Order: sequence, then C-alpha cells, then structure tokens
Amino acid sequence: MPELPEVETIVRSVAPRLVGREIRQARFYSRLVLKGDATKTAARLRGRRIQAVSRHGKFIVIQLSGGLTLAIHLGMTGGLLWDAEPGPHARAVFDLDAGRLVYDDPRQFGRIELSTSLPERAARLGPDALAIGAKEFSTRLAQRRGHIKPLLLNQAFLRGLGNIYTDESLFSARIHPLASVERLGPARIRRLYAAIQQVLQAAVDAGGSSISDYVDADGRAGSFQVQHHVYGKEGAPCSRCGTPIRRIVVGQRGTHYCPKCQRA
DNA sequence: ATCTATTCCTGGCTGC
DNA sequence: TGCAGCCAGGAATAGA
Repeated sequence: MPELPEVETIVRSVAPRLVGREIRQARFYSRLVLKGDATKTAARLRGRRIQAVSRHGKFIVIQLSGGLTLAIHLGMTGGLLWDAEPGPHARAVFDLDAGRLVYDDPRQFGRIELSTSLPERAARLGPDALAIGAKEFSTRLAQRRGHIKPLLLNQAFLRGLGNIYTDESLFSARIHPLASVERLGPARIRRLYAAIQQVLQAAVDAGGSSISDYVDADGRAGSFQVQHHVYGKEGAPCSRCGTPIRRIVVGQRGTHYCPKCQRA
C-alpha cells in the first residue's frame, strides 16, 4: 500500500519527466474523479502545462498552468506508471507531448481531484510526518488522548503514515499500539519521534516497501519490506528478543507488534 | 474529541 | 481442479 515512502519514491521518479510537459489528452474512469465529472475534468486538463510535482502526505500534487492543481491519492493499490501500455486496471491515462502517464488501480480506492488550489481533503491534514520537528510533534501529541496507533494513522494529526510504517515505527520505539497517548512520557515521545523519522527515511532510501504489487513509475519494486520487523510477521520470532510477533486488530486495522518489547 | 461500524473494491488466499 | 467465501485496508461518513 502506498504510504509516504512509496508516494515519495513515485514523485521523485516521475517529477523530472513531467515538469515542463504539456497534457495533450487525459482520459478518466469516472469513479476515480472527485468533484465534477470525468469528461469535464479531462477537458479542463487538455493543453495544460505541468509546472511542478510534489508530495503532500500521501497525495501526489501536480501544479498546472492556469492555476489548476491536480491531486492524486493512490488509495490502497494505486500506482503511476511512466510510458506504460494501459492494462486492464488502468483508471486514467495522461498523454503528454512527450511520454505518457498511466494511473493504474485494481481496487479503485484511489481518487483524483482537479481544483484551483490544494483540495480541502488534502489541505486540512496535519503536518507532514517527515517534515515535522520534534517539538511540534510533542506539542501536538500533548493535545490528544486515546490509543497511540489510531492517532498515528489519523492524517489530520500527522500526514503520511499508514498501517505498515505505523507498526514499524511503534516497534522501533518499543511502544505498544494500544498505549495511551496521555500516558506517554517525554522519553517515549522522543523515542517515537526518532523512530518515525528513522523508519520513514530508511524506507524512502529503499524505494518503499513492495508487499503485494507496489512498484514505482518505472515498474521497480521497493525493498524496504526486507527490513520489516513486525508488519506481516505474525508468529515469526521478534528480531530483538525472539518472542513470536503477535497480530491484533486495532481500529479495524491489522496490527503487528512484539508482546515483550512493546509493553502495554 | 474519540470511538465504532459501514462503505467502496477485487486479487489472492483458504477450505472443502 | 473448481469455486464459494473471506480478507486486506485509506478515507469518508454516520451515529454514539
């Protein structure tokens, strides 16, 4: 599933090839498009020049000439493919003056929105998980309560973390996914902050995690999955203490942790 | 604010 | 081998 490191990897590989290009034609599968129908969105895109491509949490943000912003969220199984032949799961195709960008998404949880600025659903999110400072992280945390894992998944609190990197970060920080936010002391908060930064940065460096079918814009798989310590490791020995990794459900999400290293 | 359940969707897996 | 049934989950939404 594309989370911050996967989206960052895609943006890095695709940005140099997109910037400066002109959209000759765009085609959309309607379910993908938010706010306005697919045909009109495609018509508004025609002839626009791509000025910048960036990441906003898990959103890919494409700045276009004429003051338009195209925001792409990959959902669970979305991906951007450069110069690929549209396959059976292609949901959008952008033909450029040089090259082609294909949006592929088997499960169709991804969304695309064209607007005059960053769409509200992206603008209202919390600070970026890889850009926030330690002090701001701790300040924001102090204003919240409840279990730590659902909070880390809450994009309005912090944008970019998903299920994989939340589990990996909590393992690295030795914090139980059900730990109460209000009872995390300064030491554990510092550890959590450092863990999030370290895990995300290492994942970006590895080109993301390829669990099922994630690939970058050139079809390359990421390799961070080999560095996973808990995600998808139920029953396997903990890399730190040998205790079998446990899987529970927290907030309807599969949650993986070491019952010994991550005490409640 | 926080929590839970529900919806969207289909490839891949399980079990018979 | 075939197939029904279940599961995975990011985010929006509704209701408590």
